[in-house]
Amino acid sequence: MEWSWPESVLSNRERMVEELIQGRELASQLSRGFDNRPILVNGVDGGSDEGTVNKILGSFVNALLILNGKECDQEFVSDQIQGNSNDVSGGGGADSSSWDGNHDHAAAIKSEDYTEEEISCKSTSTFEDRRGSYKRRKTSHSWTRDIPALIADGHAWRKYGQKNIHNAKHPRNYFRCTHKYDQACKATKQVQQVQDHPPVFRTTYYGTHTCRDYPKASELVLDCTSPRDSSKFISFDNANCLENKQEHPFFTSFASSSVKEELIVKATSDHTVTSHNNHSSPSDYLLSHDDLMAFDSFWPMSEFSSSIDQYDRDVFLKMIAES
DNA sequence: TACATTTGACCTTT
DNA sequence: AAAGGTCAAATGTA
Repeated sequence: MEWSWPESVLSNRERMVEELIQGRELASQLSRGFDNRPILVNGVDGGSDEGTVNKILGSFVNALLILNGKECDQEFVSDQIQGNSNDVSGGGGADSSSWDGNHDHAAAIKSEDYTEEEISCKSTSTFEDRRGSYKRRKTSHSWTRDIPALIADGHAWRKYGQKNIHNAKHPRNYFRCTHKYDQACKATKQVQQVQDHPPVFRTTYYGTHTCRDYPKASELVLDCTSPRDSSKFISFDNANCLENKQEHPFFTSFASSSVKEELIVKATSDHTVTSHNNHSSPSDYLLSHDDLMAFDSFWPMSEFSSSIDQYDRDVFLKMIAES
């Protein structure tokens, strides 16, 4: 893949390099033997190895954010939310739409938009069986991603249905937020394999997450000293991942058709988080799927995401150190 | 035992 | 009527 450096990227290149250097330094410290020496992040004890891994990843991903210029480009996210994700710009082949060979699907996606109030109108006040009562999606936001493997978005999803779709080779899987009832979160998504070789999975998100993951010790808030960085949070909540039977954001393996084995990466599929920085909390994060794709492209290893199941944490760390 | 998944039925939209 | 989206009982899993 060829790299070009847009002007906006060049202006941030120095900061990006700093992030990369920090990540590399952390990796080097880890690779020197996990010898119980305190690992320092910006002069502060980095904590556990696991936490350090998160910080390393955070550094690299933060560099990617700078590379993509996301931190000052809210419209970038909005465009994706509007269903225009096939025209993602921003740096260095981070565009997941390169896998999208079905242009006619874009129109279909737009027609599936809906308002949150419309998503379900199941009656709770009548004993009449209202199963399946709902309003089909018509307006509002959806966001589609085509990815070569199942990359999770950091949210806990629960499968509630599967349908064979007309003229589709693979069934469509329906997911709702696990916190639909306890936190009234209305986010849903659909996942469907749209290509076999190589496998491409199309994930369409509907609605926004109103649920909250509670802060975990491993969360990372990067040291952002400049004012423009003040709103940037990245966290890799592996505690939450464990809670979902997954081990680590960047290291978890997954099977091609099993959602419970999705690679969990604490990233935004939720445009309310990325678009509105005024509600900052430790669980906030500003990493989109494009960033993950960018990470995939950036990482000096081909087909990182599609072959990540081969790499456990140690291997990954070793690669960081060697790089 | 609690939670997640499967799957056929039910319902709405087109 | 066909297709797609959701529900919920049955089943599986840890």
